[in-house]
Amino acid sequence: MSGLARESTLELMRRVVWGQRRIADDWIRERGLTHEQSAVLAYLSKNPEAIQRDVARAMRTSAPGVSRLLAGLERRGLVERRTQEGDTRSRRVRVTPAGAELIQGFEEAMDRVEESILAPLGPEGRALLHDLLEQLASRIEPPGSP
Amino acid sequence: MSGLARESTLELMRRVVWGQRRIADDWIRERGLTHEQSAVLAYLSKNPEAIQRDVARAMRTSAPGVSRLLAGLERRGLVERRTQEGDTRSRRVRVTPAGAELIQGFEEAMDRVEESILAPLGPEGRALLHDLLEQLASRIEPPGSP
DNA sequence: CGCTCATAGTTAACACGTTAACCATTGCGC
DNA sequence: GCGCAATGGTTAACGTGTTAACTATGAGCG
Repeated sequence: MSGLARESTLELMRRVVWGQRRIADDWIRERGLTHEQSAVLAYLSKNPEAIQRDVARAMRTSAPGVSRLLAGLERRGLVERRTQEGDTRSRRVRVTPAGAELIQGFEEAMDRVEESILAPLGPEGRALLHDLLEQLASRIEPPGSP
Repeated sequence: MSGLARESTLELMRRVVWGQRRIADDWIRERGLTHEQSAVLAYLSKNPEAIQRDVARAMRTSAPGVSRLLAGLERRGLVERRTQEGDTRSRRVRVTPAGAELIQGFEEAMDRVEESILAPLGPEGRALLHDLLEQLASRIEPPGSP
């Protein structure tokens, strides 16, 4: 049946993003993590001196979400939170060795997922797509607005 | 500061999709709905004879999610569910007049959101983007797989 | 008829996103 | 020193996504 209406550009985009999550699931679920936990763990691995506020900003999510998510990761011994000397309000978050080992290879796995998604496109198609998306994304959340 | 690493194509795509949700929020929140409720309500308006399984498939989500979501909409009097004559297992879902009135103009509002997101691109850029995305999306969830 | 499998829906458990409300600390102005 | 806004974090409430387990009905076949 060909009754499917033409999908809008953003519908297509949502489909692709959704499909990416599905594929990435394989790697993530093997480790008993969720998408968000993986992303936060990966971020913390690259930003060892982050406080929770930084995580929230980087993940474009809310402070309460980060609070709970990190509590879960701490419960499993994957991160440590310790209040800072100078400012007792903020808490520095550090990935434990167990957490670092678990998230090992995350970036590479995500690169492979991206590669598998972009597979249908040639090099010029990919460059074109990247450029077009950059034009759209630059309008979202103006880069210089903290 | 220019310390931002080049974002991957799919990161950009996630940003755009996320931005779209944020913009659409204006319209949706005014009506006390969530994104999912709006989408389901709009779908049901166009597919009056749907059963819950259809909704789950169309929304690419799970049956339990639909069950709970529709229970919420029913509690608010926006939809009605009634078991079918022939097959007592399934329940037909119908939008009530109140629901229909509430979701009135959803499609148009979403079109405006899409327009505002795609604004930076000219007609040829949009066509190009749509074509590239179609190539990617066609590989996600092969169209003919039930 | 009765066994079995497939289908439709529900509930429960867990994790997450959001907002709202709250506490503690810090820093600034007077 | 004191008041007070700003900052960092937490908890609670609601809705949603996921999987797993369960009920109930329908359909096929011996």
